[in-house]
Amino acid sequence: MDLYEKNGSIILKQPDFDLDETLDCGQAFRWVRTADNEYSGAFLNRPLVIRCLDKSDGVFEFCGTDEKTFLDVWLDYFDFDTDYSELKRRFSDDETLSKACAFAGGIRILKQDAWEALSSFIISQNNNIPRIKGIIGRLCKHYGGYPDIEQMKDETPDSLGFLRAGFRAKYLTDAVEKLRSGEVSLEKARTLPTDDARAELMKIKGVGPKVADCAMLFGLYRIDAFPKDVWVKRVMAEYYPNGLPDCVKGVEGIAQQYLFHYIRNLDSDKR
DNA sequence: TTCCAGGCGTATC
DNA sequence: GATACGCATGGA
Repeated sequence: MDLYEKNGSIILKQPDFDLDETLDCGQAFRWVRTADNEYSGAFLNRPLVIRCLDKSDGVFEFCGTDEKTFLDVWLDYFDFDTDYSELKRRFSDDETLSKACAFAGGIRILKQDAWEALSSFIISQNNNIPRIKGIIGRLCKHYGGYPDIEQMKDETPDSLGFLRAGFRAKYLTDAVEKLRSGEVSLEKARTLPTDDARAELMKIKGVGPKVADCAMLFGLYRIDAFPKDVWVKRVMAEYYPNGLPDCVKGVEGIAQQYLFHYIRNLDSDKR
């Protein structure tokens, strides 16, 4: 790992990483672009400002972080243990994926908190990304950070009205109830076979196959999960009518994120 | 005004 | 199991 500590920050060299492509590609909704080449965000309410110092060489500054915190927290969160160059070489066997990787080779999968990912993607359904960010922003502002299920235990669909989440509010309270009671377990879903894990999450109202797959991919790092949203369905219909190529076997979720970002920006500008 | 957004629950066949 | 429709909200 090519990193060192400087003035109370960590400097890391990592060519397979781009801030816009990773932090603003629709997998996480709490990172805010605070300047050119700078984002502010948090993981488990531990704040971080991250800055790109040299875009062509891929040099990044993790502000206000010591080496221990970086190795304990951020290394894992940004999936720096995984060799994305190797993954992209694998994907280059496939023409469409090859183009997608060339288009945005700095995408990485963020290992988010399981509850944050699950609840974020409950909110995401039949919704657009700017509005998803708005709802989650109001949630975090209200609680002074992303709330855990205990903090939300007394919420009702009505009390969550301030979110302006519409029909999704009742899904959030159902998730809080079932996770608190143990009727649904994120820890179980972490280790269950993929199909069983999906079924476990789908016991929650408002969690269907797509939201479950997103929660597994982004919250449980189940990278074999392949969420099929409207955009990915378009990719499948247009480029993969006979299914995914063999080169993505076992890492379908990572391929999914390259494809999602590619097709979304191919059609039109970001929304 | 109408349509759509990182879908899903429900009714109906 | 497949298909049709409604759903809260807000931007285009």
